[in-house]
Formats: sequence, C-alpha cells, structure tokens
Amino acid sequence: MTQPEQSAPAEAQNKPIDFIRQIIDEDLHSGKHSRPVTRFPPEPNGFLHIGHAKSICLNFGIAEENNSPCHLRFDDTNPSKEEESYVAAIQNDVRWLGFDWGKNLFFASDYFDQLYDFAVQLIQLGKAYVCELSAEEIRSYRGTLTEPGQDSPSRERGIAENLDLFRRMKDGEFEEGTHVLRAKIDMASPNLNMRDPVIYRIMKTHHHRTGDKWCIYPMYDYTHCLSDAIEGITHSLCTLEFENHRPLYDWVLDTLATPCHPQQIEFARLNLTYTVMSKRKLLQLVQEGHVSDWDDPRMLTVSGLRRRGYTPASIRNFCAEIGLGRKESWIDMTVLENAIRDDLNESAPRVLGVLKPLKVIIDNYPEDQVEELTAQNHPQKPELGSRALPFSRELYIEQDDFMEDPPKKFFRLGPGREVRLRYGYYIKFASMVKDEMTGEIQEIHCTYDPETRGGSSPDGRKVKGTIHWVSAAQAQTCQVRLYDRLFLTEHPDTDKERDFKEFLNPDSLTLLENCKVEPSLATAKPGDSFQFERNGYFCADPVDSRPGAPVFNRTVTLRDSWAKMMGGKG
RNA sequence: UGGGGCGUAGCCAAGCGGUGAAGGCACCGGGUUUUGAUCCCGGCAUUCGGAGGUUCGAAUCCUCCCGCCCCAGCCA
Repeated sequence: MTQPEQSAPAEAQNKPIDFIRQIIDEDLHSGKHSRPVTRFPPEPNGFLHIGHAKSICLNFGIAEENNSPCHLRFDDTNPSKEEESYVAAIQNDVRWLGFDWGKNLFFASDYFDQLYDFAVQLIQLGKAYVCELSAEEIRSYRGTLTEPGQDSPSRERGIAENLDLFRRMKDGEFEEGTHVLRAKIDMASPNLNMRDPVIYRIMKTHHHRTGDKWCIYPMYDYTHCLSDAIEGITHSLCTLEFENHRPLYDWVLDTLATPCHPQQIEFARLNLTYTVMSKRKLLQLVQEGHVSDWDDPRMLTVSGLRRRGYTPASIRNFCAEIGLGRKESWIDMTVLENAIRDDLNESAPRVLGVLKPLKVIIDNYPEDQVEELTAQNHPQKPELGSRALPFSRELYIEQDDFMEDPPKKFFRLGPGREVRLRYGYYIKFASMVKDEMTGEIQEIHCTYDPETRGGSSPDGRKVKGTIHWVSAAQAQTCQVRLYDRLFLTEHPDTDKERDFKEFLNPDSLTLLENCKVEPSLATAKPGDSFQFERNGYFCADPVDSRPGAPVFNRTVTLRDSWAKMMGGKG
C-alpha cells in the first residue's frame, strides 16, 4: 500500500545493510565514534547527475538514519573550472532530492588560510619542498608503473629556503608553472600517488569566492583529507578510483597534527545502461548541441530528471534498491524506469490524452449534443475523486487503436469490430474515409449503443477492448515531447574504437504538435504529473508549459505487453 | 613477471564455515481488470570465475590459476 518510510533505518526495513553502514555500526558500537559525520563534496564545475544522487543518498541517508549531520562541502580548489552558478544549482538539486545540510554548508576555500599554514608546517617538518621542475619534467621524473622515479634536483633544498620560496609563490613573485610545492614522500613508491605529489600550484586565476586573494591553490589530495579533518568528518565516502589515493590521504593526516583522522571508504560508482555518466561527456553533449542544456529531459542529471518528471522519492527509492558494493557494475536502465513507474502509479491522476489523433464520427449521435460523463481520477484510489468528461458526436482516438486489417488478437477498433470508449459508450465500426491520393485514413465512422453509457451493456455482452478518446470540440490541443533513451547501445562509452556520440539515438526526442487532451489539462500546473491512460506518465514541462497552452513531457511509458508481442513478430 | 581492487543467475544484490543459495529488475507462464496498465499467483543458479586443499561439513578458510577494473594531471 504505502511506501516504506524514507528515513527509517535500513535495518528496520528488514533490508540487509551495506558494507559501509556495517562499518559505521561497528564504529558506533565499539565506541570509536558517538555519531557518524559524513559529507557530500561536489566540485562546482558542472551539474549533479544520478551518480551523484547515489552518493547524496548514501551520505545524507546515513545522517538521517543516525540523526547526525551531513555536510555539504564544495571542493572548490580549481578556479579555472569552477563557477558560482554551479554552486547554486547543486544546492538546489540536493534540496530538491529532499536533503538538508542545516548549518553545515562549507567550502574548501574557507580553509585556504589553514591549508597554507599546514603547508608551512609540512615544510618545517622537512616533509615538503618547492620544486622548480616544469610540468613535463615532473612527469618524466615520476618514472613509470614498473620503474621508480628520480629525485627532483630541488628535493634536498633546506627548510629556510623552502619557506622563503613558498612564501614568494604565495606573494605572486613567480609565474604559473615555474614552481610547485611537493610533499616529500617516496619517489620509488609502487603507488605513483606517493611519488612526491604536487600539493600546491601557482594559478593566477580569480576565484569565485576568494577573489584575487590567492595565486596559489592547493590540490585535491592535500585539501580533501584536511578539510575532512577540520570538519570532524568520521567517514569519508568516495568512489573506487580514489582507493589509490588513500595512502596519501592517510599520510597527510598522519604527518600533520590534525584534530582527527577520518576514515576514507570507497564504493563503486553508479553506471547505468544506455547512458553516459561522466561530467566531461555530459558537458560535451551540452556544448555540441546534442541536447538542449544540462536540464534536457534526456540527460540523467538531477535537473534533467526533474524536468522529465522524475520525483525525488523515485530517485531515492532507486538509490536504495541498487545496493552498494565494491564491484564495478552496470545497473539496467529498466530499474530506474521501474522506480518512477512505481511512484507515479501511486500518485499520478489518470487522464485521457490522444497523442496521434484519428477523427471518429458517431453517425447516430445527435449533431449538437454534448453530455458529461464521469471518469475516475484513480481507479485504485476512489478517494482521489472523479471528474467530468465531455462527450459528443466527433471524437479523437489514437491512430494506433485502429487497424484496417487487424490480427485476431488486436482488441481495438477495426472493420466489423466493437470497442468500449473508456467511461463512455460502446462504438461499432461503420465505415472509413480515405484520402484518394495517399490512401491515408482520414476519419472513421461508427455507431454507438445508447444503452452502454458509462461503459457497460444491459445485455451483458462483452467487448474485449477499451480505448481512450477525447471529444473533438472540447479538446485541448498541445505539444507533447516523447523522450526515449539517449543512446542505442547498453554501454555507449566502453567501445575503444568508437566515440560514444556515434551511439546517440536519433529518435531520443519526438515532438508531437497536434495532441488532443481532455479539457481539464488546460490548466495543468508546470511540473504536475499525470498518467495518460494507456500511454504513459507525462509531466507538464516546468519551463515551457503555460496555463491554456500546456506542454507535456513523457516521463516514461507504461509497460506495454502488446507492443512487446508485436515487436517480437517484427 | 609495479602496486591497489573486484569476480554469486541476463543485470544488480543478500549471504560473514552448518539441514533447502534472500530480494529487486528483466524474462516466461497463469488469474483479476472498463488502462493489453496496476494488482495477484507461479517459474527462473543441483550452484557461487576455475582447479586443488583444510574440514564431519565451504559461496563462506588456505593455495595456485584465469578474467576484469583503477593508477604515470601543476583535474577532482
């Protein structure tokens, strides 16, 4: 009936808990921590996507379950790629998903002074040095996967000189690329991240928060662990590709006197079939015009999903369903589609809408008569009430609901057949009018049985098919956008030879301009979701839809075993 | 033949040495139905990447092998 409580602890839902929650539970029981403190640390260089939603649900979910904080921290250490506008969009998306960071909104740039002081300490400890090698030299000195690196000529420079040089880096005395600060660890480490990683670089770029105060910016590996420690994070959750960075995360925190030492735990990122997930590729789709923008309903960005008609609950349920592990995995797109169907099936009011209209004239129905029929808003939920549907002599039905020469199992309209109009009357085929030139069917003539008002017959005769319809005179004409998967293949970006854009689905968007929907939809509010019976779930476009001129986006089709059957026969 | 990870059904995923290998998606049947939807019922791994070994007993422990992923940004 009702969905399980969103915020109930996983255990209470009788669901097995994931390995991260197991670790946290153990730390709580052992007394290592009295409560967990997690964080979601986006870089403000793009929009959030469904993969981020997985991380958000994890980090904020743990906080909800334990009544503990989850920080929202922007990892804004690279001003050349980051923008203020992304900061706002990201906050909006996290809030929309239903999460609240309370007072815990932070920026890595808040810590730039502390980070600088820590770097000075590292130098004083003899654990960092200013290196004057060029970027290319640093690369060649790093060695390879199988050969150790070589020491930088600057490696044994004295502490005083390092201190002076680092101060002068900060003061803008050097050009970009001429000097970096490096941690002094081990040039022979089998883990390349430990071969004296760069921790500060010169970048004479305006920062969206610190302005022109800094011309040196700290690198991720150095910044992230210290930010976690400064904030008192207990469990720092990130994706698998950072596993090789954990020794460095721990080295920085072990070397410096920090308030605490958070535990980094890695999990597998989300991959979905029939789409791409990397911000770089999403950006490319936007910049090259394959989609309209970051919030194009075909994009699996949070903003795209929102515009498509996905609900926060559906995304949270999806994230809960897919599980969490350390195995690289591909979640089937049908799992996401199933999540939104599940949610909308419960909540979306039912309406009648004809996407590809075919005119039907009921020859024996009075010329000027209009009557009102009653339709349920949700057949499984009578408490959602009903509405009136105008019925008249001229109607529209779906082109797909008529076949001139139908197979036996086609339970719809065709020569000699009778069908039920949903909430209306039984109608029987009489004749059809075709365009003499093209052979295209222009209109169908039928007769109706006045005894079947509402959809049942006193003589108890059965009709196998029920089809949807809209009264022509009262219909609201509108635009409908049919969205389909953006890519044709399950793994568009794993082909080594072919670019992922070669697999774009040319039919991912179908624009229908002459759709006929029931009059109640004229006033649909932007963002409202409906089930167009027998067609799918649709949402009034949040951007382009207007009262009196609605525009609908197809969120997802209904399951369609008929189409599946027909598809199987070719 | 550098290091770090991972391998349970088509796709995810429980399982943490003890009689029958959860659950979801997908798929296949059947029932209800004024949405070919929803809902309901049933089917779907004699087997856990492979081979050995330990044990009365292993998907769970050990050994070897095979496969896949990550790392040589002054990105995060």
